[in-house]
Amino acid sequence: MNQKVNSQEWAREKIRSAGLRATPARIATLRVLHGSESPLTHAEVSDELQNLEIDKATVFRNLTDLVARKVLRRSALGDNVWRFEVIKESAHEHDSHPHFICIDCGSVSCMEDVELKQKSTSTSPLFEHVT
Amino acid sequence: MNQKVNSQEWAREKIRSAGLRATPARIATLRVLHGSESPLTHAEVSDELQNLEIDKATVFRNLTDLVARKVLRRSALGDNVWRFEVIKESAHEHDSHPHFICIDCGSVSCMEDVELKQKSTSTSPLFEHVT
DNA sequence: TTACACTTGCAACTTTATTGCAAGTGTATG
DNA sequence: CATACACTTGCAATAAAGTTGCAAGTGTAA
Repeated sequence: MNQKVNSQEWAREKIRSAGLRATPARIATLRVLHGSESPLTHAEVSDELQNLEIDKATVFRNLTDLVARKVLRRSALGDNVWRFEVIKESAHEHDSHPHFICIDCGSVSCMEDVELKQKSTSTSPLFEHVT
Repeated sequence: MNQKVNSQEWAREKIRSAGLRATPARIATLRVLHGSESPLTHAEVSDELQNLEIDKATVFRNLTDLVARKVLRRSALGDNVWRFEVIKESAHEHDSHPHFICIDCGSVSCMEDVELKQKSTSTSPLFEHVT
């Protein structure tokens, strides 16, 4: 119960300090993602929220809004479905990390301790295309 | 013209040796991708083929079939649209390489000379999830 | 307590991708 | 080179992910 209140308050504060109104739909959405170990799709978030009867368009818009305000990160993991996760405000300067998705069951894992190494010495304009 | 015949024959041979029938739709599809410097979406391939009046479902199925037979590779580049490219049978053992997509214009580039370095020494089951 | 900009629910719509089925066509075989 | 038949195709319907317009509802600054 205390845990629940903390989560609720944490979410409210997070949303408000991002410059958004702390509506029940937003708080619930953020709490779901905060309680998840891995990124969730819009559909998965909606499922968790089904008992609250929040419209899918609302969930989509809130996820998008929270991404725009840097509360969430939206990732494409190779199966052409967006996944969302809370951006950690950890000691690491950049929280960005690779994700792995099981080609059998679809489960997603985060891999924090990996680096992408650039071996090429090219100065080609390709680099301007990095997202 | 000679070039055209070569491309035609190359495509036919490629398809046949993959165990598929060399139909006009497949030959045309493979030639489009063979002539492209970067991976193309299904829509882009279809556009190139519009004067041949090949149904989009046929293009989808042929792209999928050619991927299954390892003639093409299907990649997800972060904008949730599949892209297809011919798998090169080059000296490099694995032809897999990163792609960059311009967040402004959507153009895609291939970056062949890059490696993904694994820094972690973890033996966690996460590795079983690598696609 | 209130006004009003911000949110939501609903429904319609777009895009990407998939599937069933009858008609059509490569190609191995004779 | 004629033919049968499994493989392909075209068409249309369908699914899933994501977007948008608008009227009604609500959080919050004052």
